[in-house]
Amino acid sequence: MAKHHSPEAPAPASRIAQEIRQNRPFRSASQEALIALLRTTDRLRRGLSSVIEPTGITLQQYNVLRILRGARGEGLPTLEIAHRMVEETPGITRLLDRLEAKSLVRRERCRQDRRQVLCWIEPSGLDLLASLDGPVDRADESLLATLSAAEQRQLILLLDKIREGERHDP
Amino acid sequence: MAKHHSPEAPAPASRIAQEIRQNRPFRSASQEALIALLRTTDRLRRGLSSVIEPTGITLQQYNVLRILRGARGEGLPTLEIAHRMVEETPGITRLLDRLEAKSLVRRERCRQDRRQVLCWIEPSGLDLLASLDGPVDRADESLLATLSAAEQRQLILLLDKIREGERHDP
DNA sequence: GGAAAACACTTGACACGTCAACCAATGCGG
DNA sequence: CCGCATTGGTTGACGTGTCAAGTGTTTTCC
Repeated sequence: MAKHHSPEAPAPASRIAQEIRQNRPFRSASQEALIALLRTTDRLRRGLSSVIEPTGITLQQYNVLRILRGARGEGLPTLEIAHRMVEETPGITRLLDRLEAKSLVRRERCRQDRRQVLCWIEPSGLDLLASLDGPVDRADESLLATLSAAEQRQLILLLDKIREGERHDP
Repeated sequence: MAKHHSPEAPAPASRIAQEIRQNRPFRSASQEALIALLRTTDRLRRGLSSVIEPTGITLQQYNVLRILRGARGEGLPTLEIAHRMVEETPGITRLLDRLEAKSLVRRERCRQDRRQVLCWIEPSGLDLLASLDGPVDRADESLLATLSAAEQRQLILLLDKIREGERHDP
């Protein structure tokens, strides 16, 4: 026996399918999960950016500053920063150029190995980060507020598992 | 009684913390989940792009073509396409410009409402999509292959729940 | 110790994203 | 039926992302 209305809609149509007004079902659960990840993360990224960018830096620049603050006064080579970025960034040099232009970061060629350029965060960079700590924490929590603590842990584990699949074949 | 080695590492340090070589623990589970989402999705996005971009279109352009194919010959107004995109795109006009320049898409001003511009996918666009269907399906599955079907469903539900939190406050 | 490979960036060219301002067509209230 | 708000889209300016090729250093291995 049929469901209540609409003889046209056999499958209940997943939430994400409705959101992007897709008439046909997904070809696979993998595809639906991938699209849900892309869409959800895009939204979250914009949510975070809307907190960070009004201060005059981008999300990526913020990430660099956080990495340098984490180094606690130790200078980090350019590519080491690139390696630690949450999102990959081939444009790391120019990202640092812009941060240096704003005097949020200082760079110096390394004496021991003159190929490397070491980077430090400047006091004004630390100030900027300090002013963002509260707002960013609040944004993090509010963006994921619909998930319980247990669900957040579950999500983290699932994501870890996805990333496990990507080593081995370069 | 202490764990096996390293008197230095009190917390086990989450997987993502190791990946970005972060010495300090995350300030909250929300933050860790958010960073895991950003990092994981960035990797998946690049994985997908590496399948699509060699054909000469970007992931966003591919998304537009998929939307137009889904319309099955019906012309869609520009902003309707923007609305259906997986990732938000203010640059929809120029995206369509580039697709039109490659003759993958055709546009025409609507007669009933001359403000609107209707878009259709061209045969060469359909061919391009057809040639990508297999590779994209395979990429989808391989990128999420480490998750079981049940885990994929679980992930989709968690992501749906996150997006639920974002209506109401425009 | 000297050529060649590996490394750590840097640069140029170009596509793309983003925001605000703009324009034209339509709808709507008086 | 006339002004004014709304809708639908376009444009300019600018920052950023991305790839490939290039530069200067260090290491490696005869």
